[in-house]
Amino acid sequence: MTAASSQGGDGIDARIVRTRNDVLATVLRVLVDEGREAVTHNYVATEAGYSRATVYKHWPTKTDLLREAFNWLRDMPHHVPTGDLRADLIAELVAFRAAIQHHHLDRLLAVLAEVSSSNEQLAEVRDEMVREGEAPQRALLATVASGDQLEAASLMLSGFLSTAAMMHDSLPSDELIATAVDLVLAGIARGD
Amino acid sequence: MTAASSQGGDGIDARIVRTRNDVLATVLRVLVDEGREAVTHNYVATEAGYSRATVYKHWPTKTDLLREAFNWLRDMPHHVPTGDLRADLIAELVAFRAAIQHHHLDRLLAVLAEVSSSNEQLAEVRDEMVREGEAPQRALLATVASGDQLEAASLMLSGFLSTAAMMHDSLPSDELIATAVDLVLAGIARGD
DNA sequence: CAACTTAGTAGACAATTCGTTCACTAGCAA
DNA sequence: TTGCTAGTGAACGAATTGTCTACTAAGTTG
Repeated sequence: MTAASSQGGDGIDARIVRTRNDVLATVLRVLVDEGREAVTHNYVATEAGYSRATVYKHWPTKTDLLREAFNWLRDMPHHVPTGDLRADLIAELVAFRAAIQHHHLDRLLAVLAEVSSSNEQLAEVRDEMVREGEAPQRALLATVASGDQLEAASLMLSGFLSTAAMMHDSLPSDELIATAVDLVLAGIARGD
Repeated sequence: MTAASSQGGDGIDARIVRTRNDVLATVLRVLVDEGREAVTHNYVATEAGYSRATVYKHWPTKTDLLREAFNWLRDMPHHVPTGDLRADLIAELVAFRAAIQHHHLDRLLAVLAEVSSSNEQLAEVRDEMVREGEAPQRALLATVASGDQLEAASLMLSGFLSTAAMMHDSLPSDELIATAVDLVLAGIARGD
């Protein structure tokens, strides 16, 4: 997860930054590799190379640990806009697919989906992540659709990839992604 | 969950049937109401009104407990076929929405998605449930599409509802469902 | 560089949970 | 009624959880 320890000098103790980055990155890694079960203060601490007490001090509850880990993840690079609608939508989905592939975003989303039904704070984090993730695609679709049509198209396109990844363990090919985009665009064009 | 204790008489001890139904139904209820965290032998046993030892005897590991609970869920009523493609697809999605609404199927699927990335046995259960759930819809779409188009259309329609429920906590209206179906059908019709 | 401040450590601790085992009770099948 | 076996409740050591302590080491500031 290439946690870059910042060069300090802001008056903020550099150790805090390092510890936060190390531990939160470890939380995400453990989530992805071993599932939510494995995310305990105990295990995360030893995996990250810190003592239990340190982790408890920073994040008293498991919810704190998960919430901050996901928020920490949100501060990550985003991607490209262009001019051509079809190409842009495809690029969006390809970027999403890349995030799934490289950061196992599908597993993280599955965890968020699961915990957010019984945890208000994590539901908020999920909402923000989902909103951010769908925004660019939605903006693109908004140039040709509105109302229920926009809503349906947006849900279908984002659902397309996440369902493939979370439920089928499959990553759609470039061709399949293009086909999905074409289906939706053709449908919009035809339905007025 | 309306667990009907079968009337025995097969030579099989009726207590086993009762216990299985009571406990597995409780597992699903706890999953839905309090999340996967809460599903421990301990808690499930007391909730179901049995002793810890009994639950441990029937299901030695937590995986056993979850696997059988989900399989037990699969033995449940299914729904209607008709003649008109558009109406049938809509009916399929409405039935799926009903399952989400009444059995909180979205939460159960979220749990399955989460655990199946680090548990082979539960991944199999998920695969079977997903396959069964998508089969009728897929069969309908297969009458007008094939190859990548069928694949994309199927993923988009099933992703549509599950994403709405799992990621947005929203249940699409009849109109929105109809719009989604129309988008896909129009797209297929136009794209050859 | 030196002094001050504070993050992180090791370890101990009671309280809880986990998984297993046991002799015992009670409900089912025949 | 008589076997048989599912379910009970209690006990247990082992492991985990959450908290707190005095101590060490690393950063920041002057």
